[in-house]
Amino acid sequence: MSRPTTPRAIEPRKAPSHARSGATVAAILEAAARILERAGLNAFNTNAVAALAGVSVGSLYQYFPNKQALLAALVAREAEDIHATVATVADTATTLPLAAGLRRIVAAAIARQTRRRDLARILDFVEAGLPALPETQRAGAALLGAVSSFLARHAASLPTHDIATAAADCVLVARALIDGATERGPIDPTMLEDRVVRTLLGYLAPNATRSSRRAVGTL
Amino acid sequence: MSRPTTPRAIEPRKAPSHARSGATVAAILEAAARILERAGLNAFNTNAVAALAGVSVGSLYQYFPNKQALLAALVAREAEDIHATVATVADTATTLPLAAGLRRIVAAAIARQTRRRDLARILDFVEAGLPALPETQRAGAALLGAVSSFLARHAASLPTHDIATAAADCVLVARALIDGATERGPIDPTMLEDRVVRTLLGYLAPNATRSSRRAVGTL
DNA sequence: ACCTGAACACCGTTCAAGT
DNA sequence: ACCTGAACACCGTTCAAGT
Repeated sequence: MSRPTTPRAIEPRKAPSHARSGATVAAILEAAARILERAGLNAFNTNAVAALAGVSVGSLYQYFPNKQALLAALVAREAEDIHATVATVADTATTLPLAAGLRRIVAAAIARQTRRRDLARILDFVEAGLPALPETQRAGAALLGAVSSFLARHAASLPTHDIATAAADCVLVARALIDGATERGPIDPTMLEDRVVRTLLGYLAPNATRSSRRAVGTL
Repeated sequence: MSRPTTPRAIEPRKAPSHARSGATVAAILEAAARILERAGLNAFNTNAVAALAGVSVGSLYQYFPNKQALLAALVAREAEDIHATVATVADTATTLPLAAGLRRIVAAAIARQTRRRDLARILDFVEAGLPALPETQRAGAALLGAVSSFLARHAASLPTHDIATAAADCVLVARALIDGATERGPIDPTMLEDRVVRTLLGYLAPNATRSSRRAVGTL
């Protein structure tokens, strides 16, 4: 885990073009996920991953140039999955009022984070310390896009016209609250949902008290 | 860096009781901080730290049982510093209106995070993957306490009576926004201040739109 | 083409020996 | 009491040899 100082090659070494190597890559990724959630980042080493996947280390290094690249691939898989989930829900939510739509999206995000809870948490952590793979960046941008178009639907009732910034802030804030809550142990999804939605609505609410607004403006 | 699976002794091995060993510990900690900010977590190894501190590895291990404990001690130092800063500011802010007080506190937090920017960011990251030292926990609790008492001053205009939760959420949200912003490169402190304060005020605002509230309540 | 695993290098940690 | 640094163990990564 690290903020890379010397940027390193992190791209997968090759796309698995044949069925055999495709299966190998899938086996390696799933073994990596299992070790992460079962034993944590400390016990995550390439020898253990290769052993659990039933291949040799050399074989692992044929597809992933180093340990970071393997972790990055897991992060990318997760990011794409999250994007797909949220995009679908955001799509079905466009016709709902702001609060109801937000609630659906937040619920989906919480469900996603709760499913393979330990894995999701570790991957969130890993992601923060790794240069992003193109796939991850694309999935992140697409997620922002999905949230943006949802918010754009309600632009009239929002106090800002900078939908992109609002979407980015919403995602940051929601992630912080959800990660923060799940880190403290098992959670009540509905209560967490309430808290997150309330925070986002607060952020998006057009009418903070006049005195507060004025005070902010003039400080 | 890791979420510990087998909890490890992380306490400093001994309190530096004499002037000489106190100086050694201080030298080690400062060397560790310099390596972190100059070369990142990747290049952070105990041999390099000992060399830069001008002591032998063995000497380092006399005071810190392992690498994690050394990192944890740095995190604790930072947490105590942040608490002291925020507590002081929160204290002078109690007589101000909500928005103005929040702005002062947020400004202090941003200044703190900007000072040794790389170090602060890395330590935030490290903290997320480490069991907290008692000092860190105490500093965290004290920071929450300081924010809580500030908020309590304005309890009348807040929509919740759960000040503790509100304070925790505010800290989480502020950290997420500040860290998120600083990670994207140098920032305009005033603009960031605006964004964070606006978000917190939104969260704390007593009057979200009626329709939003109702929708949330009935979903 | 893809796989194997012994070998090498690097770094965390220890411990016998020094002052 | 505190320090030293060679030595050991573990794990990331490579590469010559196999199929």
